[in-house]
Amino acid sequence: MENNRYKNIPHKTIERLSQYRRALQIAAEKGKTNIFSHEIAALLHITAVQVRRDLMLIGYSGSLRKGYDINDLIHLIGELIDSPKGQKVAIFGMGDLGRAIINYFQGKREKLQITVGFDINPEKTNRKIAGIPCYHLEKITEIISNEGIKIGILTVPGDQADETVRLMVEAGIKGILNYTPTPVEVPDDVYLEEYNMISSLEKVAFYVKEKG
Amino acid sequence: MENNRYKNIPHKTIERLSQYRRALQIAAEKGKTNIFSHEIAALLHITAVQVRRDLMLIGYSGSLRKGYDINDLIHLIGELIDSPKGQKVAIFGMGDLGRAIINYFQGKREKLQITVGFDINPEKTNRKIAGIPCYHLEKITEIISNEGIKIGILTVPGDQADETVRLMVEAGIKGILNYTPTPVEVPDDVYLEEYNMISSLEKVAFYVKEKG
DNA sequence: GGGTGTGAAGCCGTTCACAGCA
DNA sequence: TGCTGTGAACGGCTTCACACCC
Repeated sequence: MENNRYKNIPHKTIERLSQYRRALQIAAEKGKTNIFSHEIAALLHITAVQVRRDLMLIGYSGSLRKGYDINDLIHLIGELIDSPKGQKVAIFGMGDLGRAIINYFQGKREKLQITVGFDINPEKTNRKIAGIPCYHLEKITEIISNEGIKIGILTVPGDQADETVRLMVEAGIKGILNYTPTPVEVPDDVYLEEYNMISSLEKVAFYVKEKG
Repeated sequence: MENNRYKNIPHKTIERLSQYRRALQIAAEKGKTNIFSHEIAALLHITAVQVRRDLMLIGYSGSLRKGYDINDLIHLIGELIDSPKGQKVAIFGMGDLGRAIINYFQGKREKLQITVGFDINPEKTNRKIAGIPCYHLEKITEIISNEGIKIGILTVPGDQADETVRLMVEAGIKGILNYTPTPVEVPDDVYLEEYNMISSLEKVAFYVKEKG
């Protein structure tokens, strides 16, 4: 359990590393092989020092003096963030948002794959939607444990959030990303991340208003 | 311009205030009229002191000693966050994600309304989608300025993000919420908020992995 | 006793400033 | 010269600790 040399990396750095990787992949697709801290920084609207700090924390040094090696860095971040064997993800609620997320993800991450969906609408169950098999929520325990799924994305309507989360936790889900407008409750051993689109939009609206 | 008594409220507090309001509305719907700081805190998974601090910053005092008056507080937050005349929002890209956001928002906020959508697919233009009129992107300048829209949500495919943002800025959009996987660039006078679903999911996956 | 309001302290992430290197 | 790596300073948000009040 203690082979983990990266134990004390701040949450925010983890988040940024994931974003660095994405930016690096975009750069790599454009044919770049090396990149400067200030280039990464510009892409993410942060400072170059910030980037260097983060890379320092994961122990990466710009190999030659033409910046960082993009492929090396993508690999190193992968080693830190990804689970070596890969992780499966289930999505709960196959509405517009659920489908949007599945499409969004399609083939983006080898080590993190959305493999099943759940819904309670019979028209959406026992078939494939957006390329992944979709089951009725009552099969949750069976499928989640058979597939060894530990991560769930919650995209059901707000009024079903609590109940669905209860079932997810019961079935053994250990990490939940809640896109529902409803705040939910989970036991201590379940990692919960909530994201609310309304708050994000309100924040944008607020700052637009402030500028006159 | 300087009637703004709340000028120096931290970004994070703004974000939380928006979330408080949502939580308060949920509580109000359940028939509650008063609420304690620790109750709000529990809903958002933060501390009670944090809540009291934030409310202190906006100058609200728990009226009687049975906590805060929910309606008063909802109103006060609204006064701070909302624009008095209301703000219109346009959505760019009417795919699954675009539609999901529109539905999500339906009737949630009186002062913040998604009023038009844009797309480049002829099958999606010149008709209503999810209840709002949808136009071809080439009409952007005309419609954005006629309607006085300053806020845009970006939900186009990643490879169209840059170009769409360019058009948005040109048309006079001053705040952008980018749901695209592509980081974009805007002038200084445009407020940009980027959200990446992949990073969020990777973060959840990381902490699930860490717990073993 | 169980809540609120708040000065003061603490902490954590960011930024400064600069040494070192090609 | 222009970049990286990093100790030290800084600043802002969060938490502590406690006075006050019903």
